[in-house]
Order: sequence, then structure tokens, then C-alpha cells
Amino acid sequence: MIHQFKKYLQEKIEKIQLTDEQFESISAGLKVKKFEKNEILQYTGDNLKHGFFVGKGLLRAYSVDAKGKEHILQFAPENWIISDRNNMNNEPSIFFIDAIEATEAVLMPNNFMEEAARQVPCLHPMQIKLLNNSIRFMQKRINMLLSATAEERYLDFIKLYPNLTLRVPQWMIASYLGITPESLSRVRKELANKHFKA
Amino acid sequence: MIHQFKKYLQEKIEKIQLTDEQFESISAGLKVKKFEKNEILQYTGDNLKHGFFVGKGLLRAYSVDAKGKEHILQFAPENWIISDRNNMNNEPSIFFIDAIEATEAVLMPNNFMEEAARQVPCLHPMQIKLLNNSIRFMQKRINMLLSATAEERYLDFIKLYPNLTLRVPQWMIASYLGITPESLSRVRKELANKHFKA
DNA sequence: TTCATTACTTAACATACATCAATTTTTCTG
DNA sequence: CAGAAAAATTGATGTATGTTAAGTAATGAA
Repeated sequence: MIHQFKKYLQEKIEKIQLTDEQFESISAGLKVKKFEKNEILQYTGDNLKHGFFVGKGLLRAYSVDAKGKEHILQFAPENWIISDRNNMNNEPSIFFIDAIEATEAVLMPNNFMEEAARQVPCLHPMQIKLLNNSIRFMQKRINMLLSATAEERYLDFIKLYPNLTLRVPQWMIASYLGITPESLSRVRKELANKHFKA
Repeated sequence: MIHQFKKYLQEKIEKIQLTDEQFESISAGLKVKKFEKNEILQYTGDNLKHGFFVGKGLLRAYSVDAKGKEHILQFAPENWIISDRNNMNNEPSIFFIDAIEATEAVLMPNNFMEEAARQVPCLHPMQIKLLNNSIRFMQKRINMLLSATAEERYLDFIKLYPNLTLRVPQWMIASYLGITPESLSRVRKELANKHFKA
């Protein structure tokens, strides 16, 4: 599991090679933890001292609005990192994290990246890259929410997370897309019809 | 203008003091540039080598969808940074940047933060903080787009950018909110009525 | 296996917002 | 300043998606 995490980091820094010694030194205190299905890993208002690198399983981050409605911000299957940037500044978190499937994750202390970059300076660009990626990911999502129809959103979701379509309950997908489960059901039916006719 | 930028950075690192020498060393090559109203600073597909710290004026970032419709991603008035994270990875940018008002901005080379942190290690947390801030900003926006009505979005906009309401044309605000100019006009009318009755 | 719960589907109806089109107001240009 | 262009408003109408409610299918616990 820690080895999987090493591979993940290695990919992110691309051409630079991370030696075993270097990785050992930065990964020394890392802990791996298991979570049951439906277990909540973080509550709104918590101030967790770590994020999660998902090795196996599936996590989700979601917020609950004033009307008690859930809004899913992100899914994190294998080899994704999920972490609440609010915690980094010692502000209370603004979302929940829970396990959609039984999950095994590496706990990444909030200062992990900074510490790692301090010890192994070549990791610095990687840290920036990770943050840039999540910014670009969100930018794309905002674009979609600004313009796309329910059907377009769903097609986009399938493309983005091809193997999640079966692992995530439909009502959660609907929530992620910003539509109701009923609407998603209709969209799926229409898509099926189109395929059938074609 | 460079001094204003210094103040901005100083605020972000909070308690740590940035000495004049330190600042001089990191700001050595920085350039300030003026842009006319409506001037386009970045086209989709460009690979700019810098972002912008706005000292005076007002910039916006927007994308254009397949149907030729603009979608505004961000406004950047005084003391905001606007930059395309795509450029950082040498990938073509995905949005336009233009000047809503005549603007003066510091050009921030893409590697500015990394270089600065290399020279003055105490800037490292600041760099992370800036990125975290923009992630949280976008998270909030996604939340809003997932759940809020046209009226709620507009009220939220007013709260977020109180002094932009008059500086930005309404159709741009509408675009930012993901609604049509006509809808925004009606929302405003209703809000005015509510106030009048109250 | 059976019962209870939760998820998904379907249909009828409601509504917020989009679209289209005409008018007024504001801004720009010579 | 006059005329043109762009922005904002207003009204009539359309439509995608939400809401409510009922029924069916899948899942989980005893």
C-alpha cells in the first residue's frame, strides 16, 4: 500500500527518480488505515490533521446544505487523493468524507508535502503540480456546471470516471451532477433509447 | 505597484516578516505592464509564461464553449492574482483573460513562487496557502452552482465582490452566475421590489 | 427464505429559467 | 451633439428539470 503510494508520487514527478532512501525518509511515519463501508472519516467542522491517499476502495467528499441536501464534491477511487484544504489553515472543514466501499488509505499529514519537499527538494514541483491538477479539475467542473445539460453532464461523468458508473449508487451520481435522481433516471432511459435505435 | 505586491505577499505569510533584502532578491526581475480596456491578455491555446497580480483595474478569465457562449470563471480586481494553471505544465491554456477596465498588473513568471520559495524558504507555506485559497474558492463556487437559485447566486456574488456590482456589466455577472442576462434583470427587479415593500 | 428497507423507475404536474422578440436606456463614436 | 451600437428591460411563450407520488426492483437483516 505504501509502495503504491510511492508509485503514485513517482508518476507525478515524471522524469526525476526518487531513490529508495529518499522515499523512506519522507514516508517514515506514514500510517495506513482501513475504513468500513459507510464509515465517516471526517465531519463538517472537524479539523483533521491529514488527508487520504486511497489505495483500495472508494471515498467521497460531500457537503450538506441548509435544507439538509447533500452535494457531492468529489469521488476518490484508487490512486486519488482526497483532502480538505480548509484544514491546512486550521479552519474547520466544510465537508464530510465517507467511504462508499470498504477502503484502505494512507493518512497524509497536512504538512506531508511541505515536509517532503523540505527533505527532498526535487519534490517541490510535484507538490505544486498536485495542487494545480486539482485546480484544473475544478475549473473544468465549474465550466460544466455553467453550461451543460443533464445529459451532457452524465456523459462527461462517464468519461471522467468510467469504472465508477457501476460502483457508485445512482442517486450519488445525480448529486454530483447537480440534478435529481429522477432526472438522471430519465436521462439514462433516453440514452438507452438512442443507442437502441441507432 | 511592486510595493503593493510586496504588501500583498506580506499579508499572506502573516506573522513572518519579509525583509527588504529578501523581497528585493525575489522581485528583482518583475515587470509591470499596462493594459487597455478590452485588451486580451491571453487567448485559449496560448502558453503564457506568467500570471498576473492586478494592482489597478479589473481582469476576467473566461472560456468559450462549442456554441460560442462565454463562461466567466473569475474576476480579478485589485490585489487578486489571476493565472492559468494549465500553462504551468506547459499545456495550452483553456481560457481567455481580458481587461474589463484599463489595468496595471505585475507579471508573475510561472515559476515565480517556486523560485521565491527556493531563495526564501519561509515563503513556501505562503505558496501553498495561495493555492489552497483558490481551491477553497472554487469549492465554494461548485457548491453554489450545485444548489443555489438565480437569486441566491446573485446575492452571493454581491457579498463576495461588493464593489464589482457597478464595475462589471450585468451580462458578465449573469455569465458568471450561469444564468441569462434577462434572468438577472428579472432577479434584480424582484429584489428591488422586496426592498421597496419592506 | 421472508420481511423491511433502500434504491430505482415511471408518470402527472409544477416551475424556474431560457428563448425570442420588441422597446427603452445607456454608451460609444465621429 | 446626433446617430449608431450595445446593454438592459419587459413581456409572451417554451422547455428542461424539479416535485410529488406511486409502483417495482434490489438489497440487507433476521
